[in-house]
Amino acid sequence: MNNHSPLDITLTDRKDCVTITEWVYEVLRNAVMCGQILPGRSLTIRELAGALNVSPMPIREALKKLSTERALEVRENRRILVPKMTAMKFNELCDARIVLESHAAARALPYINDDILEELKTLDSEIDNARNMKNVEATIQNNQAFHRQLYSANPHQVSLPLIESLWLQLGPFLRLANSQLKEHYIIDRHQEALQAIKNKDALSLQLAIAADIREGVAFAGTLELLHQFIAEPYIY
Amino acid sequence: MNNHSPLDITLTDRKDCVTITEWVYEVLRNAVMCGQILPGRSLTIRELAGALNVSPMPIREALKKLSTERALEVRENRRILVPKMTAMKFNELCDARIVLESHAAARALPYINDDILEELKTLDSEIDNARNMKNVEATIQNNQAFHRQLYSANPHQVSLPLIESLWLQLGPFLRLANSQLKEHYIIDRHQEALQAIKNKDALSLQLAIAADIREGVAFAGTLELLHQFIAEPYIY
DNA sequence: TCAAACCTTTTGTGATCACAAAAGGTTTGA
DNA sequence: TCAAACCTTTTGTGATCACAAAAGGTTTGA
Repeated sequence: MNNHSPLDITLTDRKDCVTITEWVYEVLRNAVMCGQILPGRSLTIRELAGALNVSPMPIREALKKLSTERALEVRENRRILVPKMTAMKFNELCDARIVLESHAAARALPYINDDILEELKTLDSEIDNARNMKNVEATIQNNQAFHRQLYSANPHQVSLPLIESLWLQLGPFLRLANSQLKEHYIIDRHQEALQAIKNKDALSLQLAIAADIREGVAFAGTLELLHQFIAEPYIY
Repeated sequence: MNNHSPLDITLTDRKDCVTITEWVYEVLRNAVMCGQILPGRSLTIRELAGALNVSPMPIREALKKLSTERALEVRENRRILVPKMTAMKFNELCDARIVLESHAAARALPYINDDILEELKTLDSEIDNARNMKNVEATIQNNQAFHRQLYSANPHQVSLPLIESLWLQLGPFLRLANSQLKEHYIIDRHQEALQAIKNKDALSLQLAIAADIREGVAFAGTLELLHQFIAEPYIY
């Protein structure tokens, strides 16, 4: 049974400035995102408290937060688990990302100055480096940083938390699918996006971001991968 | 000082089937949405525990949930308060609503059968009734129910939680602004939306929903109201 | 008069415990 | 053999307490 497989969660070390709850949140969020907790695996407060060597209290708060952000699912009987993916839900999440993120990009455009543009270029070359080193995790992290940097140029940003929730829901599945790929052909549309920013061309920027997302998740949309990972086949 | 004004929160009675935390969440959510807690007012766990006559524990969990949903804001010093509105943020929230909700409507369209259409018509006439009775609260509630019913026709719905977060952020301000109006001229675009649904016309549906939202919040966008309620002037 | 120093009160965080309900075994009985 | 009845263990919820840090007064001293 799935639920008795041992938990293997990466523990980072906690800085004194963050509360235990915040540290637990980061650790669990990372574990979900990196597929360390398989969908369908149910999580209990006491088991996690033991695994992270903290009292049940911070675990409780972190689990509640992740549930509110839809990274975890709370069942009717109050069990908490990593939600399973379905092909239709995958589709909905990708389309919601495209709509929200291209909107957020267009809304950020008027606020992008030369400093921010430089930072975006730096992040883009770091993505290329990570990709050349075949470092999948760093590629994903830097790619998220690029998008986050772009949207948060807008000082009145309200969409980013919603976008992060979508990333959190797609994350585990994308990484599981990614880990099955022998080759990573993925190229991005960041050059087009940067050009559109230079030209202050909102429509081109939206199209570049939409294409970037669509092509970035397309690899996971192949029938074989969907069948391999979706719904039931997660059982150990 | 704002923070010493007495709390006046409507207490509903709690059904045995819901946990205390869930009840507290509903009560506080409603209080925020109805403007019973003014923006800038800071909330403490012990004060609310006293006011709702429960232990601090359920208050803590409910406050955390509302903060994660952006209904409340957590400051650097860990104080929790109802966030203040700014003209720019108001604008961003409305535009995010338009983008997300017209998308959600179009995505729900293929799943709307005759039963759901009938329910939408019923809700629309209930909105008209409430409006004729000059019952502002019932009008808002039924209007939200209409939108929620429409979007959740899609069984793979992922946008609704994001949309509800936006409602939660706009809610207090819209109601405060509404309470200042002598006359409510507001008409909605629900008839157009219903017609578009009958015709299975996704684009018309999107346009109707977009117009419905834009016109529904326009009353609050007048300069006088913005100046009256935005940023600082909430002090008692 | 007024800021610095000090002290008291209030605060959120985290630990611990009790308890009812759910989950999960085991025994029973035909 | 197998489902019903029973019992044990595990679970999330909610209450309570301790404590360090923050907030908010008050006193001091020039």
